[in-house]
Amino acid sequence: MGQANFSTRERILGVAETLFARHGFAGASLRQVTATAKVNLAAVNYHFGSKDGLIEEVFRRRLDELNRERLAALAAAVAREDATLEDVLDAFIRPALNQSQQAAGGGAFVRVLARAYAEHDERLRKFLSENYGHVLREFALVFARFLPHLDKEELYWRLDIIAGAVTYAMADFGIIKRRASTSEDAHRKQAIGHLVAFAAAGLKAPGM
Amino acid sequence: MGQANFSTRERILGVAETLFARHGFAGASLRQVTATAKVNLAAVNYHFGSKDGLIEEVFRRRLDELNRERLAALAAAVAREDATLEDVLDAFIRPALNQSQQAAGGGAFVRVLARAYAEHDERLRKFLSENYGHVLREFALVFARFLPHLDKEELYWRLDIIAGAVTYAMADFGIIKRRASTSEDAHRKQAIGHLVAFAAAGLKAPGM
DNA sequence: CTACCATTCAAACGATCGTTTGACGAGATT
DNA sequence: AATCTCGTCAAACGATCGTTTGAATGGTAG
Repeated sequence: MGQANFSTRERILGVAETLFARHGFAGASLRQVTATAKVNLAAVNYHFGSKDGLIEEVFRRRLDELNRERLAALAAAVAREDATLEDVLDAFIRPALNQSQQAAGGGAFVRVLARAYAEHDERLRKFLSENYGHVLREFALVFARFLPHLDKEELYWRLDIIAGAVTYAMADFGIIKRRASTSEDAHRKQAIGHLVAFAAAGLKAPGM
Repeated sequence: MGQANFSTRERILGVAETLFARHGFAGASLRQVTATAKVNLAAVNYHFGSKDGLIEEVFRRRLDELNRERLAALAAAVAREDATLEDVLDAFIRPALNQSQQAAGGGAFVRVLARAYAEHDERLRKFLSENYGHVLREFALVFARFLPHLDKEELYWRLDIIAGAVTYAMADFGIIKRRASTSEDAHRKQAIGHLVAFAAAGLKAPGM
């Protein structure tokens, strides 16, 4: 997995992210993780206390990064006086899809995220809502300015729909397969474009 | 889990669906399943051959049902001469959300579905595309009649986005929590309405 | 040089995993 | 009545799990 030059701690985190995504939290054993990372088995408990501690750290690292990028992109969009609804949507969508395809982590985290949702583990769910809710709320405030025809409830419904579509796209669940003639980068940009256009049309629809 | 009157086989399937959804395929042990179902541990291997056999059967049962309901609703919509785009979307979305909240299974299957996606297990993925792809293709044919302004690729991108939002909604991942004053039934109908309206607006948007 | 601290290591712990086995009994078949 | 089949059962199998232990290692400070 090509992490030979990093510290023990970082090698474990990188490999764990990949293997948790591929086999699940319960399905990926610490022996698999440590063997792949070429570190001693006991290193996980030494550096992270327990397997749960490792899971939480894998998680926090990527989510914090995504939150930072989204909020920065939002701030940049708002700062421009001619910002459009599409620009704000782009600030929400682009960092997510970028992170899902970047080399380090290789889209593993988003599958870990999807799995964490699926696990329905209350601890992880609470962690997510605490560390992600405020981002969604900031975006909602900005969206509300562009969409005065929607009341708060209607707006949140629609943002929820968008978050669903983006999460799904991040995890690469979709049926649309990239053609050999299209680079990963071009494919991602296509996905971003379609998502932004689709979401903008959905948001602009009249209230019910 | 109140399955006392069913056969051993059915009790195992019902309990397994719930526990797989709650703890994952690897996280839920056969000992948990058989103890909850009040059957002998060896019954799983007797009736399903292996744990993988049980997983596949849990899966096939619900997916077949969903496919049947969606295609029936599509046929009913197409049969009516005044059918709208929204009617077709409804045929795609309503069966999914209905199944996700019905008493038997209790929405467990959709989390099992989400997990199967996340597992990224090639066997399960192939199974899914083989047993679900034709449904999506049939819907695409009908959508294409309503949306002559979209070429095939653009249409599939948008259907993929819709499928993502619906899957997300099925799994009840969303941030929107049902209010105590709203019944589950009313909440589901609201979700269907919002999804249909949002998706219709997204589909009707001009091509890129 | 000595003492110290952080880190890594091989080895083992008990617990739990999926699966297999062979016995047992109730009904159906000959 | 004797035989066979199907489903269930308690018990055990070897494998693998997360975690713990105590010794070895190597760089740093006194």
